[in-house]
Amino acid sequence: MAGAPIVASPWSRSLDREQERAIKRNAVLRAAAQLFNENGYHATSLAMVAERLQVTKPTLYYYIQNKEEILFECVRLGLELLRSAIAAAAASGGTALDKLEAAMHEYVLIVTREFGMCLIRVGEDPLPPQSRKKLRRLKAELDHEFRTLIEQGIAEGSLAPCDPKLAAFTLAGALSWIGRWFDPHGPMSAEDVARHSTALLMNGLSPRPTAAALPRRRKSKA
Amino acid sequence: MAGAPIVASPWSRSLDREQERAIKRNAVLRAAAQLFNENGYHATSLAMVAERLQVTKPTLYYYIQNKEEILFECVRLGLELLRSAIAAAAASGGTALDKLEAAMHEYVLIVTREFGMCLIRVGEDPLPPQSRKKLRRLKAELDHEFRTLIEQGIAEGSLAPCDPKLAAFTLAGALSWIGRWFDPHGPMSAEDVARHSTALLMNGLSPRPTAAALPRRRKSKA
DNA sequence: GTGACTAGTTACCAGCGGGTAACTTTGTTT
DNA sequence: AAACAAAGTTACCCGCTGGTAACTAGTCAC
Repeated sequence: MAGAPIVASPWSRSLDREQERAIKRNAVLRAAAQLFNENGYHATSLAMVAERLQVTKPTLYYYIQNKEEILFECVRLGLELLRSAIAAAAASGGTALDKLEAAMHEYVLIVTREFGMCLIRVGEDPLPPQSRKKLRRLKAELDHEFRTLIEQGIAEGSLAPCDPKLAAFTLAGALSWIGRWFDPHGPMSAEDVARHSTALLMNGLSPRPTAAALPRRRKSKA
Repeated sequence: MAGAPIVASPWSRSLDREQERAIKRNAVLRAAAQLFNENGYHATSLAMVAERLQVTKPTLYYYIQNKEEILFECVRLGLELLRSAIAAAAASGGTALDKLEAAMHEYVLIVTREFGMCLIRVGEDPLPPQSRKKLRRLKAELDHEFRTLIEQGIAEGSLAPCDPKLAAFTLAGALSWIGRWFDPHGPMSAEDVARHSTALLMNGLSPRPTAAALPRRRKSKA
């Protein structure tokens, strides 16, 4: 919460102390996220989280305020990961189509990891309205970046014209759903899934008449 | 549970009695599904379900065994609706692509209604392993029908070649996710969403070089 | 060493939600 | 009208879980 102390205060806490505390707090969040993903939010008790960390329940309260804060942080982290990944993709080179493809790829990698998965599988639903609002704001930002990318692509001609809003929803939906069934211990790697899914969404189901023959990535306008 | 009585037994119950009972039971399931969709399974108490129906909690137990049975039935009904819709689409005429498009359209209409939505938003996760197994079987059947449709399309040439398994997952995922954000009271109708989404998934994001000029639905092989 | 703070423990409480027992009311059949 | 079953109600119990109070062992600065 409080920023780094500007002057050495008489209560200056050693840096590694705070660091270690942050690490442990993160471990609490990760363990909780995993259990939420396995059992759902309400079916996961704090005792279970504590057990997985080999500590007792009240210990958790040393690092977090209450159960809701845990979920809030997990979802927030998931959203933050997605947002920065998309922003990074948007800042990279190439056509909007290339950027979008990169963003989608990263999207899959994130929703197959604990925090991203928690965002997908649990979401902000169990939280009180106030917290939900904050998270919805983040979601809206994310959606906006995604949509902007699509709009650019259409304007640029590297993407087929479509309703950007619905396209963003559908696309994000297809990728998000992966977080529902993906099993890290399963046969397919997240990379594999990412490659196949993005390719399918890019090309669609119906066959492309001359897809193999045409050179891709040629700007038709611009 | 017991089938209709074959001969009139001394305890023969009037037909409309049983019918009315079935209707009320269904009302319980519908009300519960709606609340599950709004609040989640664990956050929904049976008292809330009872309140929405203007009865008291123990009354519910007259129609159902326990809370788990409610969810089980909701999910089962959702799956059943999907399965029959896909089967119907598969039995209709046209190319496999046409059938698939019809199936996808119906899919959206179902996951935007209460039981389908419950299947998507809640799922079988909160249920005990035994119940989950039964539902997973249903899910597997559904996936199989979907996948078969895709395989046929590829063989037929009306669909672009791709990994049928992953394609079925990605496709179903994109459509399922609609059930997560769709609001029946929102601006878009389920029909609208269905049309746009299926179109996008069919055609993909990247522009089709001569999409407008080429006649669609021409078998390239077969 | 000694005081002060950190990190963690044991023991406990309160409220809620699923589920049940036993009673009352409604309505149908003979 | 009598008898009986169906449909629903009130009142209750119990286990679980989030959360807290109060205590203890380690650790750091001086």
